[in-house]
Amino acid sequence: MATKRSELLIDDVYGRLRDLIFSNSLRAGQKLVDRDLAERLGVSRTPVREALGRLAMTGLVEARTRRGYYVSTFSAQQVTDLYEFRKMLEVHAAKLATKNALPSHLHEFDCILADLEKLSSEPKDHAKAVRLDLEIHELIARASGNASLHQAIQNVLDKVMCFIWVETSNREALAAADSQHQALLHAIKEKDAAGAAALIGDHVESAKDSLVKVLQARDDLQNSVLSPRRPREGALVDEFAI
Amino acid sequence: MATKRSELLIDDVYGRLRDLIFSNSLRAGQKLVDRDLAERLGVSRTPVREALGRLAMTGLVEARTRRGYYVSTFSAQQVTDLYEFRKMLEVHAAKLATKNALPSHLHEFDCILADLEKLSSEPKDHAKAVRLDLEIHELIARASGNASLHQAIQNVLDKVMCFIWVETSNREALAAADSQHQALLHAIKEKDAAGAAALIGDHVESAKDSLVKVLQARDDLQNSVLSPRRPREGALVDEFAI
DNA sequence: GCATACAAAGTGGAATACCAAATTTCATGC
DNA sequence: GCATGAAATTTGGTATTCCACTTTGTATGC
Repeated sequence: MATKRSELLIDDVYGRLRDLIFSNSLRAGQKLVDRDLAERLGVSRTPVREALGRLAMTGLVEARTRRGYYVSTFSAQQVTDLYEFRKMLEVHAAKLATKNALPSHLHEFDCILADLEKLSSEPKDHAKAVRLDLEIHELIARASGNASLHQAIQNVLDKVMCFIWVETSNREALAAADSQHQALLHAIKEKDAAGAAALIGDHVESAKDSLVKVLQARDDLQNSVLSPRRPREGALVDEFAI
Repeated sequence: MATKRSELLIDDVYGRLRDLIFSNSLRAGQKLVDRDLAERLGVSRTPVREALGRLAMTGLVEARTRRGYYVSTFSAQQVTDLYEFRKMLEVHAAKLATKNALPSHLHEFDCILADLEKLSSEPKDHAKAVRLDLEIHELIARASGNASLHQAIQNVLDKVMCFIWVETSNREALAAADSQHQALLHAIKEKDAAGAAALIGDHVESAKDSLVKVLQARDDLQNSVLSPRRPREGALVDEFAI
């Protein structure tokens, strides 16, 4: 396999698999057979296995000893836990950011605010909106000045990405998020810790509520309808295109 | 290599390397050469490399692209960040535990309280005291009822273990921690959320303070004395026994 | 006809072999 | 004598091979 000189093959495979999970090309619960993935990605089994092992550490895939790897499925309860945890982290980060944000961070805030303006006038670019959303939360985490907190938020956002297609599926929610983000960034810039905390808390909370509602509906549907005619394991494997 | 039937070699190697780092047998900053480690551990390079990759994800070792793996060194600032983050997590967990602890958790609390009693009467068993300390924090995290929070605390404790030998080096501090732990467990049992939060917050805070003081002293010493006669890279490698 | 056992195939896990890149050392030229 | 370049060695990264476990299917016996 031709390595791309600068990037490590393992990291590349790791990223590609992660993105396939994010995009739902690799479906929740699906078995991941290293030989198949290796062939599809055009690499050998080694980097695939290492990437799977690392993805298992993040919780994105589940490793069953000597029984293979599976794309993780998240129950409504797990998602609730995740978002409550996320709320705790981000509220704390927002408070810290009002105190600790450096001038360079404030400059980044301004850039993002400008991007938000631009985006709201443009015909909606979905992918760009998602990217900007993520950047905002990442920036606040970074501006908190606490490296451990920053890292933890990144990890959480990596899981949240699995559900981003739900969160951003309807236009109104996306527009609401936009204005919430703008208010949030202004609160941090003006050192309004309490305000920023409340805003980001509500932001995450509302995201959780709408998401859990969708997931609960999905779970109910699967329990009542899909379960009886459940397809064979691995039957979905050839559906995903790389 | 003779696999032990039940455990995976990678997990075994991962655990062994982690413990070697905890015990300071693999020193901070030391280069980790997969071939050497493989030979010393009696396994091939494959599980060692995967274990190193995973350890890099946790932050216990640092991966420099195409330049090898090194045992992570933590600056006083990083440790400060880590312990402030830990404080936030554990304070939250303690509050949640007062609300959400199940009867089975409460029973575990009682068992641990009994162990604490027994330990204080026994001639001090250092290793046992450390294990019990860890169990307490792990139990509180678990009793919080939030799986994401639990996982995050486990991750943090894994890093904290790197410094446990400092925290538990003097007897008075250890005895103080014991009584703090007892008070904490009682507060949680009696559903005193505010009290539990204050106790665990102070507990982590004091641990941080004493630790950072030691690390600062270490850093000063290294900058003034050790630096000029810095040993060659890898010179320490053969000092660790497995 | 159902259950259990045995066999075979497929898949997961580890080791070895191979390849590429980076750093260090040695030699030559300025 | 110092600097620069080339070659060799070290070492990191990937692929292939080998082995063991698990699972599934078929056959036989109850």
